Amino acid sequence: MTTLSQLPLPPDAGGAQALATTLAHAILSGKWASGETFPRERDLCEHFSASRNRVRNALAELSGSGLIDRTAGRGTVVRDIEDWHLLDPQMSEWMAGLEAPHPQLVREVFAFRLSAEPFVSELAALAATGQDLARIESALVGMCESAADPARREEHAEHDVAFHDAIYRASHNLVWRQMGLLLRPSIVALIQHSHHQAGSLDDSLDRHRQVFDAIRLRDPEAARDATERVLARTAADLGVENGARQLQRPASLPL
Amino acid sequence: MTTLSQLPLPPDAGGAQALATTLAHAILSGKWASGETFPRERDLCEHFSASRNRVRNALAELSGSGLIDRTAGRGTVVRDIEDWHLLDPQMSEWMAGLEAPHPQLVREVFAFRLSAEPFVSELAALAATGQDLARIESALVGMCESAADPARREEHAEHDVAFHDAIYRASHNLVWRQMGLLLRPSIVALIQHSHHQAGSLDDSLDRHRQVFDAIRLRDPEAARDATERVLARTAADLGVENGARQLQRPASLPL
DNA sequence: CTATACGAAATGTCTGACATTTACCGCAAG
DNA sequence: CTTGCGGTAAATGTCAGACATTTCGTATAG
Repeated sequence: MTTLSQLPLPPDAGGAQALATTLAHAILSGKWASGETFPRERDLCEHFSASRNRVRNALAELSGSGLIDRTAGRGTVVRDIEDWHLLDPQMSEWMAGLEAPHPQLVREVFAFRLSAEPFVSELAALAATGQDLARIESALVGMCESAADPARREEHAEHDVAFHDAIYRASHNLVWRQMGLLLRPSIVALIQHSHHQAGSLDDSLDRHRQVFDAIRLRDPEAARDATERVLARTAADLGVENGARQLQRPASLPL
Repeated sequence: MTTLSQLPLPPDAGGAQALATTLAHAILSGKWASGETFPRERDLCEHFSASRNRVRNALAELSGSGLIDRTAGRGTVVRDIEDWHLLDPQMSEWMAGLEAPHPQLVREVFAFRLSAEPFVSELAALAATGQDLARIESALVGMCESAADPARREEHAEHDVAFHDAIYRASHNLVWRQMGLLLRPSIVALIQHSHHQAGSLDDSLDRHRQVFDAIRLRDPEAARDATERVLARTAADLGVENGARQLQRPASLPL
């Protein structure tokens, strides 16, 4: 699979970050297998008609996200997917911008959400402030308003992301909060792949509202159950295997 | 708190990465408040007698981890702790290398472990392979062997990290697996701050062994309970407020 | 008092050269 | 035939200087 530098993508006019995005998308699309040697700086410079500086800065970003490993003398090799820094916000951005989402990554991220998000909702129900509730409600309203019009799917997706992210924020823990950034690629993939029949959408909105109500009423168990139902609906829309096994037993109350 | 460039740290002889570490430690130590302007490239070059290239590469790393925000014309400003990329492996490394751990971060990371790790153990009990079990057991043996000698505290800490990391890996989910990297700073802080009386250590080892046994026997509930007991012990050694309280009110900021 | 234009200051980019590390190949001794 | 040594090529890392671009403050004309 030694894809040559000609195949990947035509040149790019933006700054170093744009170049990094182009290269990252190529790697995430699986154009190079793990362990394979990446093109040399010189070739990249020529192919993209960019200065070595821009190329090096772009490669430094990829290296920082664990996509590649560079060592003087040996060259640049693509790292295994297990070494990628999935939690790097930059990575989430790249994944969300991908038109054909990486199937394994979507599965892994969704499996994570399936196991963790009900618990995050529990935390949110315990710790949410008035501001948090306002943020969640605002996102919910946005989802409802943009639900009817099929032309506003992207806007709907943004509100969907905002809804779940607001719940992560409401946990009032910096680590959980950071993880809210994982949502975007997962939800974007959902929007692009599901046909969102009207009935399914109404059902989804109703389940989201139940999550909000449970958090507002400070009922952790109800929040957990409602979140499980939202994710079950999402799993169905995504066509993912039913996560019943994973949903079966999230840790409920502390000792 | 506009700490001048002279105060922070004496020069550094290593590569760009070493310089980044020095600067990151300075920021993590709170030498600059959030929103404050960071020294200019020129000054850093002079102070560390480094080329602008090295300084720029180092600053690029800090920027990639969300510690600083650079914009042409305005300069470099330190970002708020809420914007730091806590899940970036680089960040964990920097935190672990800090001699005086950031108190809030230690609290937040531990609060996260307290809420998430019992659940991870459940997943591990369901998904662990023979290789996973071997890894966990190997770490456990290492902990026991290095427990007696107080001179091998660092080695003991490494085995401790390996033990918990192996459990995250055994969940067989890439996202959870990445999060195992958060353990190192937390455990290093534990080793440095607790006096580890002999009785406490024996108790800790026993609790770790119970976690291993539960996972080996594929008993999720037992694994969860045992992990909660390990973390309760850790909380006691760390001097953190009783874990139950944290589970109900994860972090700071009441309304 | 407002709006525009200029200029200082900071980061971003380009170019060319040199340093350092690594892998590969040939060669000679055992 | 194998082993050990050295040399060369290739790739990344670093340095140095100049220029481009963005931003903000300030002075000035209206």
